Amino acid sequence: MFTKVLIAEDHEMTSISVTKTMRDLGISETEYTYYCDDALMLIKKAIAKGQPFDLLITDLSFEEDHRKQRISGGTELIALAKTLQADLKVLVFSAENKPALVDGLFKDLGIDGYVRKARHDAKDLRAAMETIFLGKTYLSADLKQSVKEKNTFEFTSFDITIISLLSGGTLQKNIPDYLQANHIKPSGLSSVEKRLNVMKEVLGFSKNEQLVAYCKDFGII
Amino acid sequence: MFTKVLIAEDHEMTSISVTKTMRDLGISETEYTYYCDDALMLIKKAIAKGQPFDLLITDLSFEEDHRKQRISGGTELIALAKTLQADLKVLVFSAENKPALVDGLFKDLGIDGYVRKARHDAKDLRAAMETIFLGKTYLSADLKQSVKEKNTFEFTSFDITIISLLSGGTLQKNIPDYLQANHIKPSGLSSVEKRLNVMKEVLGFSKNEQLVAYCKDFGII
DNA sequence: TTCATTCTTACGGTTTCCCGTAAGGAAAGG
DNA sequence: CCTTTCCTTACGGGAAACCGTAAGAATGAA
Repeated sequence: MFTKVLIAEDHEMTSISVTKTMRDLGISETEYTYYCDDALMLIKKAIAKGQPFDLLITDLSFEEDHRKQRISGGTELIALAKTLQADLKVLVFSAENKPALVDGLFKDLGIDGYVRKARHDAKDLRAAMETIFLGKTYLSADLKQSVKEKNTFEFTSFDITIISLLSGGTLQKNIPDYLQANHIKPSGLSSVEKRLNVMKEVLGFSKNEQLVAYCKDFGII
Repeated sequence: MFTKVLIAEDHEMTSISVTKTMRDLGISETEYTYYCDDALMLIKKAIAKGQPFDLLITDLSFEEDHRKQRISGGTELIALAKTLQADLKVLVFSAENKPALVDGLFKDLGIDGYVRKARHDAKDLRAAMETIFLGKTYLSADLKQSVKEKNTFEFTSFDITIISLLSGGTLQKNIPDYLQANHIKPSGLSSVEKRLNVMKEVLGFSKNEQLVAYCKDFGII
């Protein structure tokens, strides 16, 4: 099993339980922190001492408080940690239930496991630790389902830009201005309209409001 | 301190920590359950045995799984529990961060405390237990703030109906048909338009897409 | 009852959105 | 070099949404 684990989790309650789980698994060196900035610092120090962490367990969303943080959340923390220590195993422990988001974590950040805070999360966490230790990746059972049955449609960054602008209040007819200002091509109004039509047709929608609701539900925007 | 406490919480991890907190507080008789139906049954049994619970600590949202439940969530559980045992103290322990909702719990259900799952929730929970035991009510510090600084618009059920229809793909001009069919008044198109305008103005929005995104973000729809 | 206030609805003009068609442009292949 | 194809863009008619106005209905008070 892993010997040196770092836990980044802002909820005191959750942190207590995770720590207990580590103890149950016989992991002696467990450090934990409530802030992303501290987590990165601990990773740095551990590397400097020649005793890097084997595993990082982190939440995704960290709440703001009086202590101003440079790192905004788990996603950014993982990216930065990987630049310092490419072989660091990462296990995300979060309540997020958005397949698209979790997919992105595996694909873009190369995380090793995702356990959702849910009914059987303690068992899940233990199983994840064991699976990851064997060099495999782990995904909570409940999330596997939804990833499988997820929609085939792939949103391009262009799509996401359009929908973000709409949900931000930009008039459809003004979107070309924004696209040109940011050197995004294509930038014609017809191209925007066409892309919106494609998305709506694939997903069986008729209105932009539906698209926005859908993207919010699946964490696309 | 309380002697007999019931915990209703579906997340294994959280349940572990809450149980530990109870032990730290020296509460010997702690029962816990993962389902609302079970919780109500335990309350019933305890009353029947002449040894009712002093305190119920419950989450609000319980996830569905293979076990079908009659009681849908914490709110309903509390209401039913109070009919069985009016003097039962209730402490809600949830991640919900909506002042309006929490307000309603205190006012309509007469709960005694609300602790939000957040950074210092373990400390909060302990403080809440002590405060409630003294016969006072408890509200997490962080929520007190947001209650004060709340600029949250109060969505009526009419508002929510409209936005739900829009995000479901209904054409704005067809909404009156739905309203009439369901005997919702007012039902005129102008009333729908007016209401949408009010919402958008209050929140500083200009487009329906923004409203949908906002309502999704805050769990209103 | 009568009057006043408020809420609801109906109507028209303007803007935006929707959708089909066709023209312009770039890349690939012959 | 030209042609084909695909992508992008421009344009225009019609539908929907937006917005102000005014008429009509409901509520409450004198």
